[in-house]
Amino acid sequence: MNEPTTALGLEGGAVDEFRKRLAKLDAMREAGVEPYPVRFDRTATAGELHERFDALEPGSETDEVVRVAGRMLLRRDQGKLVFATLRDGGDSIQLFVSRSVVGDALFEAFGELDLGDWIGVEGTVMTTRKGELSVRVSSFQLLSKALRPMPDKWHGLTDVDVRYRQRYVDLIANDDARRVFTVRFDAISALRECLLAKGFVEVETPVLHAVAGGATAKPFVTYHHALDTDLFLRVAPELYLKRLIVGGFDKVFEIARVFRNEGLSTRHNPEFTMLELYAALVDYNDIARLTEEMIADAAQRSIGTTRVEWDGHDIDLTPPFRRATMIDLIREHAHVEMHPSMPVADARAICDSFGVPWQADWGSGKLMLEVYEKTTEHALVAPTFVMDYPREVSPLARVHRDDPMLTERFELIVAGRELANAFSELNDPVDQRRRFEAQARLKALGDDEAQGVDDDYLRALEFGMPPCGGLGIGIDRLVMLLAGVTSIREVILFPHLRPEVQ
RNA sequence: GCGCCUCUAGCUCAACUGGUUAGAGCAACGGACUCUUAAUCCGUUGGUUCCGGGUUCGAGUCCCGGGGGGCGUACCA
Repeated sequence: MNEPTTALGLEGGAVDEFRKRLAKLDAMREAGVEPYPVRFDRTATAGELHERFDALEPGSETDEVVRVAGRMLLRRDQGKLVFATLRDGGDSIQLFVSRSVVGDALFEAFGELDLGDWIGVEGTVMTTRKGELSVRVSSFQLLSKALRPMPDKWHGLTDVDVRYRQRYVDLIANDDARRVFTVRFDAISALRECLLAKGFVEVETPVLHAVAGGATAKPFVTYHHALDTDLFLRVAPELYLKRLIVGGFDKVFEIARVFRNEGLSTRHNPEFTMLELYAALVDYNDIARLTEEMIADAAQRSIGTTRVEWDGHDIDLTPPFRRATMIDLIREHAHVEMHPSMPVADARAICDSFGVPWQADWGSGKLMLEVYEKTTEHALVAPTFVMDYPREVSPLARVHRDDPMLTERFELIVAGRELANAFSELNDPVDQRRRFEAQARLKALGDDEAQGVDDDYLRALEFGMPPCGGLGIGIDRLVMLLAGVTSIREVILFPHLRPEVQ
């Protein structure tokens, strides 16, 4: 008998089970049957059969010959009759296997199958006396042998460590895991199609950056041997996308995996997905309208409604969302008047009164943001566009047309969490250079999240970038909201975990 | 990073204040059964109690160290 060569993580009884199943493989091959055949002609999926035949009366027989394939997850043995549940995609179909129909040899072979095996069957469509749609099997073949036992057929797999590390098993055992990812895929498709329909083009920009810019975040560093230089994994695609606006693509977007070398939590994974888009000739008010339309559309097309319940809150994603300035919202929730132009001493006093720690080099704009985050952001449950951020904390946003201390920037807050960030883009290369240099000074003072000066980006702006609105949406957080889950690991197929130890 | 919690059979869970040989359901194996739905019924196998030390006559249980995971918190999206 072959020894298991890949018995990773198997112990005790599981090794015996593994060996038993390997022995079945050997026996099949000796009998001239290939346990991993190369293909199977399927004529129907379980879902299609339900669509076509769910109206059949109990006890019906048809002449409809079908070939279905899937993973056998349950078996109910009645002696000379066996019922089995075949799982195919997200659907199931029952198999009706009668000794008198398939003959003794095939019937015995069916008994040799293990739960978890992939099989292909041919048979006719029928319903049982109790009305369960089934395939009356006339023949079957093994399509792939499962060497490892499936999780508990009733309780499934609940150990979150195993669920995340072995997502394939999670997807087999837990319907809800499949549901959550279906929401994710549908939402992303909806966002993409919505943008394509509006004339946006989907682009791909570099993941390896010489200068990590476009967001204040700590990057991952890697090393290019041939070039003998450090490179950074991108923290945002922003600066490349705006180069494309300079180049004359009027409307671009990218669904971008970005990487930030920061802590892990139920809201943070080291790599996550952002949708960023830029459109020439529009401002942040246009972008706000686009944002609420896109999010409502994604909700409608992924979960069929714009009303969601999340973490105990009822949230209505039906546009239009509330729009309010940060200054007004601070007044509303903290009952204080703040403005980036106020004396720093006054702003510090307000921070002190709310127990917000501050640093000596922060101006009133940064202090105002801190007060907002402490007192207001978490209270914004219904979707809210928080408008007009201080210039001091917005190095890439255009100065507000009516107030030189503010920028034309909004964040969309839902359930107290940031879902999107957008602004009328800064396209004045002289101003942009000054703001980069301010960031570079912070970096030199030890702020490892500050951005460096990106000279090539400045050069691009010097060729002239048209007026432009830009948006970033945190896809993982949007999906959490839509799927009703509170951990980001539930919406990332393979979330980052420490390496598995043996 | 820090704090709290957690880890028992392949899976889901038991095991009073430390006390015989660590149990049950599912899965697996053997048997019965031609309309089941987590099929049922009878029987059997399966354990490095995460790892390493320690205390004790005796440790799954208590202590120390290490590892994995969860939650909270900090940084952040």
